[in-house]
Amino acid sequence: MSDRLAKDALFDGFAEVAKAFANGRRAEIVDVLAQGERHVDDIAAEIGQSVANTSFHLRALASAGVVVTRREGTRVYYRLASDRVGDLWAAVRAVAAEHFERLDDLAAAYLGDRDQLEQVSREELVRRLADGDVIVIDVRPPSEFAAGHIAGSRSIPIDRLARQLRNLPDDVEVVAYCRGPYCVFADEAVRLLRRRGRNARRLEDGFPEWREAALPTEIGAAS
Amino acid sequence: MSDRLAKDALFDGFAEVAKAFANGRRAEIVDVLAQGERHVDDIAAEIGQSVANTSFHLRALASAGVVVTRREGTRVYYRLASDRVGDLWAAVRAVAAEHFERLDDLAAAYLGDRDQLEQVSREELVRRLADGDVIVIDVRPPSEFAAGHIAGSRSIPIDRLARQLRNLPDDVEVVAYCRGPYCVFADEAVRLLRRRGRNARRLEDGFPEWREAALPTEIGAAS
DNA sequence: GCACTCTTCAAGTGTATCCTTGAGGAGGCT
DNA sequence: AGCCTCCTCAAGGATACACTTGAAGAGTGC
Repeated sequence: MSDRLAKDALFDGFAEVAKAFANGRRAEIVDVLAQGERHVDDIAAEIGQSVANTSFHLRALASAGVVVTRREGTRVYYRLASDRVGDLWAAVRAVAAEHFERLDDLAAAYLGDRDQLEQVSREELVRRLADGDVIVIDVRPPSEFAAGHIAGSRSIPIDRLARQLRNLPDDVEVVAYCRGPYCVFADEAVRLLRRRGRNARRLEDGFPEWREAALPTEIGAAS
Repeated sequence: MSDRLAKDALFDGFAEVAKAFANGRRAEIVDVLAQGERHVDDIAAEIGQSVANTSFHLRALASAGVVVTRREGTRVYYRLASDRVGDLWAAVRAVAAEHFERLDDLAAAYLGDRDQLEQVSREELVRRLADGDVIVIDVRPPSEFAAGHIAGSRSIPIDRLARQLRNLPDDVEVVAYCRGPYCVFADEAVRLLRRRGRNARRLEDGFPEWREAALPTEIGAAS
C-alpha cells in the first residue's frame, strides 16, 4: 500500500489548516476578523502584539488560506476567507466549551463572575426590537460597528459608555452586545449600567452569531 | 489591562483544541472514529502506526477532550466525545477544501482521477432506496459497518468485493459508500464493478454525513 | 500463572515555534 | 522627488515541543 504516503500527505494537509488555529494569538486574530475586516496596525493593537509579529501570524493564517487581504492606499486589510472559516472557529469554541476541561476556569478568570449577568436570547431580542421597547447598544470598537452591526443598534464603544450615559433614555431597557460569548465588553457595559440604576442585560452571544442566523444587519459607521 | 494575560490564556485554551487536530496522524484517527468507536489495536492498524505511537496520539486527543474511552475486558474503545467533534472535523475539511491551495493536489494524488466516477447525492439515494431499485453496499471494514450503517445497506468490505461479486444481482444498479469524500474504498468498488460491466456509482460522501443528515441508519454486524 | 491489550517511560532525533530587531519595499502625500 | 506611513521580510536567539521507537509496566480475563 503505497497509498499510505499519499494518504498521510492528504491528512497532513488537513492538519495544516488546523495548525492555523493552533496558537492563541492567531485564535485572537480570527476572533477579531470574525467581526469584519481590519488592517494590520489595528489587529496588532487589538491582540497586544508588535506589528511585525502580527504580520507574521497573519501570514501563517494566509498561507493556510484562512484569511485574505485587500489593499487600500497604504493599508492592508485582512478578512476571513469565507463564512466557512467563521463556522470552523465557532466549531472550535463549541468543542472547547463542551469538552476541554480547563476551559471553564480560563473563561471564568477572564470573564469574571457572570451569575448576576442576565442574558437575552436572539429570539427575544428580535421580538423586543420589533416592539420598539428596547435600546440596543453595540459596545465594540467603532471599526467593528462600521463593518457590520445589528440593524437598529447604536454604537457606544465600551470606553465611551460612561460619558454617553446621559444621552440614553432611562425609562427603557438597554441590551448590550459585542463580539460573542467570550467577549467582555458587553459584560462591562451591563455592570456599569446596572451600577447606575439602569435596567440592562447582554445578548447571549455576539454579532457574528446574529449575522450567521440571518437576522437583520446594517453596515456603516455611526453618524 | 492585566486582562491581557487572562485573555491570552483563554485563547491559548481554544488553541489547545485546535492543536489536537494539528497533526496528520491524529486527523486520520479522528476520521476513523467519526465512523464509530474502535479499539487501539484496530486504530493503529488503520493508520499504519505502532500501537505505542497510536496510544500516544490518542492520549493527546483525550487530554484535549476530543475523544473518550470505554473499557471492555482487555480492550479499550475510543470514540469521539460528541457530535460537536464530528462537526469540527467536517469544518476543518470544508475550509481545507475551499481555501487551502495545495489540497487539490494532495487529494488528487491519493484519490486518483475521479472524472469517470459518477456520484449519487443523498437525496437521490433516499428516493432510489424507497423505490427499491438499487443495491447499496457498505465497503468499509466490518467493524465500522457494525458501529452503524445506512439502513438497508449490505456490508461488503472492499477487499472481499471481488469474491462476493457473483452474489450481487446484475440487473440492478449498485451504489457504494464508505467513510466520506476523502475515502477511496467506494471509488475502488465502483471502478471494480464497472470493469466487470456492472452499473455502479458512489455516494457523494459517506456514512457520517448520512447520519448527520438524520437519514435512516441501522446498527449491528452483518448476519 | 499466563496471555493479551494498552499505557507509560526513557531516550533520541529533529525541527518547529514564537518573538524581537532592523532593514526594506509599496504606496500616497506634498 | 523626497518623505511619510504602513506593512513585510530576513535573520537570530531562546525555547521547547513534537514525534517516534523499544522495552517495561499495569490492568483484565482465562
